[in-house]
Amino acid sequence: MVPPPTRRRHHTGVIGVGVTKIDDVARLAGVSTATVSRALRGLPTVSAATRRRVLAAAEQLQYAVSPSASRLAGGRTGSVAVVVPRITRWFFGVVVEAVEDFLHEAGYDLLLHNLGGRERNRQRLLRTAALHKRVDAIMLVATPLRAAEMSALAALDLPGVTISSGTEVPGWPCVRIDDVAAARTATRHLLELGHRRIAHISGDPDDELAFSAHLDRRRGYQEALRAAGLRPDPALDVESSFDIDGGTRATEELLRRGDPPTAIFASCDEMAMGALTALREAGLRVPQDVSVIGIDDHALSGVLGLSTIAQPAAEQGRLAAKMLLDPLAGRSPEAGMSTTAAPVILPTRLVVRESTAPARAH
Amino acid sequence: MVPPPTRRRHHTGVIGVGVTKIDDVARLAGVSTATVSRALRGLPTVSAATRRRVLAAAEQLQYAVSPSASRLAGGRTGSVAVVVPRITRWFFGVVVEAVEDFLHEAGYDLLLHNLGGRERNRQRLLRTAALHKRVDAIMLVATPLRAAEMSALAALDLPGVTISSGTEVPGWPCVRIDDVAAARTATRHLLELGHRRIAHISGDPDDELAFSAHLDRRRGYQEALRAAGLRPDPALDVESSFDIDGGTRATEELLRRGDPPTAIFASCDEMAMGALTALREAGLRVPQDVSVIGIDDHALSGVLGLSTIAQPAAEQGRLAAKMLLDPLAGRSPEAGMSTTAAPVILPTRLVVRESTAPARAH
DNA sequence: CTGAAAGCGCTTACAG
DNA sequence: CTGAAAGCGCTTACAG
Repeated sequence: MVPPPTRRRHHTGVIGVGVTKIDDVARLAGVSTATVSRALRGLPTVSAATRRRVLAAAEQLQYAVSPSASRLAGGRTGSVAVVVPRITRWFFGVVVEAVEDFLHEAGYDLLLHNLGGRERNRQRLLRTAALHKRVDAIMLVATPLRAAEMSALAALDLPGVTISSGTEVPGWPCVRIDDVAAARTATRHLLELGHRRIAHISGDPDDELAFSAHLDRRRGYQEALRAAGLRPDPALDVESSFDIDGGTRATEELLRRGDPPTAIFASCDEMAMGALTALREAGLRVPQDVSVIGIDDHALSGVLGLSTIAQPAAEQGRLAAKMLLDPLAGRSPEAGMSTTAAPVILPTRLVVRESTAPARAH
Repeated sequence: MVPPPTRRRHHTGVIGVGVTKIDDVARLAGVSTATVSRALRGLPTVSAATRRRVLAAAEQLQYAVSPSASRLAGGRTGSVAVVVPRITRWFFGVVVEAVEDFLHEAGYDLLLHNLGGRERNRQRLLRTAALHKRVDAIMLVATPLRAAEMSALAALDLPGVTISSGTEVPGWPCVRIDDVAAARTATRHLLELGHRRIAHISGDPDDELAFSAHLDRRRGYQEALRAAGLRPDPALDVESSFDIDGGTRATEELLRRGDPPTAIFASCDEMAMGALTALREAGLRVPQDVSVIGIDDHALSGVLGLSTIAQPAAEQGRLAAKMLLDPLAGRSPEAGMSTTAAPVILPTRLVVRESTAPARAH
């Protein structure tokens, strides 16, 4: 009863790890392939004794399931797409690191998509084929969607989660901080130090890749000013790219306008760092001449003595990954959390370092 | 001649994008599925007219190939695993960004693996199943392998490439800088400024995740000292973790030993930044009291005025990705480049900023 | 240049 | 708790 030799066409005689198939395990364990499949995936409908035999056989043969076959037959990919604007920026690096750990620990692969500020990459990603049947779920980090992109995503009909996103996706949970409050706290800190001419530098919301945090942070800034009886001055509010260079350019522009501010609230730490550079170049001392505060608590903010509003980046990643996977694993999300639940807001915290100081009396 | 209704078990009546299969396209175009497959993949054995019809049909039906089915039948995954020690560190973020762009542009997916300094992650990754039949190729960034890991990888029998790796993998090309030369240049810069007590702070080579760059950079440092007639002083050579905190701790240790150096060569910019922090805390001015230089040209080195040896991170990523994919695409690698070719060495460049200055006369 | 058919290696109703 | 068999949706020799 020797089965006829299988017709092996693609793999021409290469012997080694990976040639073991589920049939080999089934034969050795003396069960059907169906049972091997069930035992290996830990399904409950397998007797303890059988499971033991199957595991031993699989171990002995060094069997590893073929992902493609499993995906095709089972309909699950075991992968998650993670979309970030720029992996090189502090926040996204930290988020991705936390997410990667969580996903792999849960047995999922992470497909990384970095938009890199390029329209081309956006197009590529949201062309149906890039995500279609490749992943079980999607995580969108700080990536607002245009209408067309939103419907392309909706057509995929996949679960997902957003982090600090500009666009809430219907049916997807969201993890973020309260950007308005963070900006308010930062601005209030400067006000309490006696500053009145407080500038704001932020990312450009016209930038297609901008996320609404820009707008929220501006709102918090303006609210704090108004609460202190001050009127936001457009001359003190400059937009640029949401990174170090953008901070430098925005600050240069600010100084070019004459009558410089005594304090700058930067929309993120990287912009604040650019501001530090521009101020130094201009011969202004921080904090003696100008105070500077950002948002993030970037790994280098301590080195630079930068005051900031710390936000929990890794925690946001971890929590979002958990909220994404729990339903996939059949675990129901937290009780009372419907699919239309409000965003989960994580706390921020003022960190005062050397870059902010009392305004000098004139 | 209506075909009998297909038995649809898994997809229960969901209508939308993605239900189109290759048979649908074949029917609409009036050809076989084999021809659709060939036409869509751009194989040359399809007439122009047929190809046109197939493409039109696929377009009309919004057809996207099922990756799992294609992988199972074709044996190729269209994915590449990229392994980095820590995505949050500057060098790896920049490398991954460049690689991601190149891979996606070539139609490959990127599976990210971040070791994160955890032994657990290493185990997980090199357990057969994590990579087995999941990717067509592997990129190892600054990830030296132990013997067991090396043979596990070899058993996978996949093409790969290493970047600045500690371990050369037989048959895999390698892209890197000349670490010895970079360190020599940095040290010589300090020597030329008149420094004689030059310390070195570096990553810990006993750390399992260390890469041999540590050793090479130390060698360059020592070579430069000897060439200047100086004897390397173990008291001036401190190992710590290869990041900001490590730089801080190593520098604190250095200062604790008494008779502090007049200059510090840090094995990477992040350690140099940690050194800046520790020096400031200790009340020492940079560069008046102590000069500091690193290696990398980190995005924030300019902000900090840190002198450094710039290395082309994105370029290393791009080139490695190209060297990995060209053979997969059937393109032969550069003429004369055998699989045992020597590493491709990319150039580095001394960047003098404000953190290095002439040693004061005593 | 094109098609019929086998095969890729699993998972899942279905039946027992 | 377990097995026989269909099916997942493609690609690839093979034959023409």
